Amino acid sequence: MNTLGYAILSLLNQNSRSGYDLADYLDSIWPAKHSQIYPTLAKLHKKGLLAFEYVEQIGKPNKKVFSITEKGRKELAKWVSEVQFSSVTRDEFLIKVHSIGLLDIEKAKKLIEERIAHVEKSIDLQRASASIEEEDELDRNSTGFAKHILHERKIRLEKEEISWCHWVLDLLKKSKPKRLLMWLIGIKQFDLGVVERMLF
Amino acid sequence: MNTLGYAILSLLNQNSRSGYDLADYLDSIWPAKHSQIYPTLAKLHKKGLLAFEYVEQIGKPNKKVFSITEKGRKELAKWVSEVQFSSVTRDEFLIKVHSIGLLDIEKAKKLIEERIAHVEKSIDLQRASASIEEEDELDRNSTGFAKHILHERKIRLEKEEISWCHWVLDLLKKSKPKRLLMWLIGIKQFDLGVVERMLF
DNA sequence: CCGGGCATGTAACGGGTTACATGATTCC
DNA sequence: GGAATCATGTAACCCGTTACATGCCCGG
Repeated sequence: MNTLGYAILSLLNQNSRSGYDLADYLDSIWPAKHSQIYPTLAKLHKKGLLAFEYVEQIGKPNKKVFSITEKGRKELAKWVSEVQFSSVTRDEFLIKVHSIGLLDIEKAKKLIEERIAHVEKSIDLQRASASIEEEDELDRNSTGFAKHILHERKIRLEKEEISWCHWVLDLLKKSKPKRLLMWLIGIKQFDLGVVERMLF
Repeated sequence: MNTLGYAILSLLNQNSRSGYDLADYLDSIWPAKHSQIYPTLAKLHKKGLLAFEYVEQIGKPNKKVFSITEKGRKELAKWVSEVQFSSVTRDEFLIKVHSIGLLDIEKAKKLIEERIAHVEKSIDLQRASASIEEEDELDRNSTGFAKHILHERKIRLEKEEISWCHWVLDLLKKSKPKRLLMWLIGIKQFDLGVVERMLF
């Protein structure tokens, strides 16, 4: 069984859902597209780990709503209690930061500033979906608990990333006067206009 | 050109290295195995983005040391200044946290504590490799600058993750007395030994 | 009337992992 | 003597993305 299978079981353990719905919820724990979700659901169903029923809708296409079976819950519980977890992050931004020296200061700043905008957008999106959950009312076994702590994790990491971005922007600003100094030493005679442009 | 190609160019832009060495350095920006690195190097070489020379070693197998070409540097610079970056994280831990309700308190704690151990190990490993880099001496264009800020980013995020883990452990401890209370209400008569075990 | 959302799927392709192959040296 | 590190590569396979296919409803 592959990891996506467990991610799906994990979501269906909280709530019965259609394959179409799963895609949205999966984003927070194990992103996947429909084209991967549907075949995986079929495979899990064949193994008896989940059941489904057709639900008719008005004004919308009918859907197949999947629920986890007792067998599925056991399989999931077994996997969750196993130790060990693999984790991979692949972020093009890191490569660009690694080569930030190739950019002039304006472009370097832009790179970081766009990252800030990007992460802030993600925080806003999450706030919208998280809504009202009352934190201290949540028991560990309630369905809301896990969502709540995962949400908190994401927000914390994203805020830390933003704070790091500002730290980098500060370093970039500091490096400016230093360059100016080097340049002054090099030429000895200078033009005030050029100096101003390098400082601001 | 795929992203791994740019990651490799980015590393070779700082330092000429063999394919074998690249694997270690790639981990921090775009993890890849040898089996993927060697064919990619060949492809980049065919495009004229990098050159190589054979270096004989004593007591070790000979190696092919790759360096970036002027064409490669231009190609990389172009890509780095393009906006937009895709980023994916797939972490089995998140799925397990999502299903934390299936675990009893001991196992739930163990899950989080093992995460702490895992992240702390990673921090230690990094400290070892980062060594002495004097932070305020680094100019933006120096090769050390990018490494330095990427290192700082990783450390910050990992520390934040650990602090989140402790926050979760606290919540788990708090939820214990609540469960005890529910249980007491349920049975009305109780055994002090059981109460103690649930509290500590 | 056309684009987007809802809904379910299949097919082709590319990226990434695991396994295989080889071979020298060093350390336990 | 066997495992671990250095070193380069190929082949098979699995996972994930993009594109294709279909169809109905709704809002601009």
